[in-house]
Amino acid sequence: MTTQTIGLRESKKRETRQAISDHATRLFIEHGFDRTTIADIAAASRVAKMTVTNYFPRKEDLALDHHEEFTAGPARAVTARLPGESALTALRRDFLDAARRHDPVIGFSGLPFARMITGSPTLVARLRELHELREDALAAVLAAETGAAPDDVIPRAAAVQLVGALRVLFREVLNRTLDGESPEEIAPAVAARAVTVFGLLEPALGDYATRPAGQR
Amino acid sequence: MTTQTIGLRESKKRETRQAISDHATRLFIEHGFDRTTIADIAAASRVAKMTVTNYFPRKEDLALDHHEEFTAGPARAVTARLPGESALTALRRDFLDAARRHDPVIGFSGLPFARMITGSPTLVARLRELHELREDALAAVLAAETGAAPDDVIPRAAAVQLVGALRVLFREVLNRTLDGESPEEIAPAVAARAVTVFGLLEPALGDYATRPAGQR
DNA sequence: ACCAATTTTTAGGTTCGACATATTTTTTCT
DNA sequence: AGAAAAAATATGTCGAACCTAAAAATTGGT
Repeated sequence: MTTQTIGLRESKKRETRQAISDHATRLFIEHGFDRTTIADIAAASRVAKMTVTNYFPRKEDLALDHHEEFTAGPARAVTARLPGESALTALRRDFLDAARRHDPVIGFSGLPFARMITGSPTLVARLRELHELREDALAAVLAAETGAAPDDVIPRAAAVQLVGALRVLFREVLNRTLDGESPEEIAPAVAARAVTVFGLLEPALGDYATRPAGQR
Repeated sequence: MTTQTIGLRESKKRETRQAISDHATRLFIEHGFDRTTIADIAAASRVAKMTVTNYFPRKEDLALDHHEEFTAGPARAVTARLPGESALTALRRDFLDAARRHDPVIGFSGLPFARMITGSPTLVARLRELHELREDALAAVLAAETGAAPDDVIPRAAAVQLVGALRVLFREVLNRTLDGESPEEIAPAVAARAVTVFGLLEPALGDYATRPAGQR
């Protein structure tokens, strides 16, 4: 059991954090993000306002938690690409897998959650920021993997295009979710679009950052 | 004289607006965006706080005014493309012209202004939003010009890639400005990068949305 | 099992942007 | 000149973000 190894304090912290996050998500979905105040969340969680703020410095963090996975995902997919596989191929494969899984990380979040996000300018802005952080992380990995010069613009341009593709597809999943489509309908449709959109980048980036066949 | 045709009321409004904007820009550059309050700006402009808010609904608008030109620029450049010219070619030409002009619209804003923007998370976020509005406008124009089906993902994907290129180049200009480079140094360097970055998109979008030679 | 040190949580307050409403001042048009 | 329209003002509310000091809980050492 993890509780034994991590200690009572740590385990209580996790419970408190989770409880706050759960109450927040419930209230956001019930009443909307902007109409729910930190004080409401604190009251529902039976803690002080400052405790909420301590765990989640910004209100947006309460709705879009687990952003590490989101922002670092594409960079990790590229780092873990197979021998002989390019960055583009790895990201496409990663995306198509996620589509099959109906993974929230590519936009499968359910209708209420999708409504909550798109209904709040604050959350839309935060989502934009997260996409940019993805770009930064991917650009850094691409620069490292290709041994690009520090002032080379190509890794950044490639990252912008690749994350751009993911962003277009994310938007597609979100819009279809808002239109009431089920994950089972959305997944194959968005997979087809992924092939189209990544196909568009193929001539430019088809063999960019390809891992040598025998490496590692 | 314009004052005669537009009337005293309109002319006073413009003066008031300009005065507020000028005081705001001065204070932002002097003390930083986040450390300057609306009350400071109102006091310096000798108007009520609400007057500032009436002219500039959000504080960011005081620093990033004239955003219409920025957001609609690429869409207009494509609409005005020459016969036989593709969207990509028109945007590249437009950018290279702007580089020669040291146009603020591609990032030439001067060191103090560049510092003001990058030093404020609020302004950086607003800039992200403006880039997205650019994308939306360009995607709409591309869809219209190519007669794409309503659910076609290509116009959006193309817009993301093209505006992505502009965004990379904007960032480049801003970073070099922050490094103390002069516009005369930056312009040729960023022009070369523009050729590189747009060249990357050439194989995919080289003839996308090309205006028929004899049209209009 | 207790004590001291550390960490978490709490209480209370301040600042500021955003927003609402009613009132006063200024401009326009007849 | 006077009525109508519009702009600017005064005032107040709300909520997020931030700060500080104090209280409560947990830890590790004895």
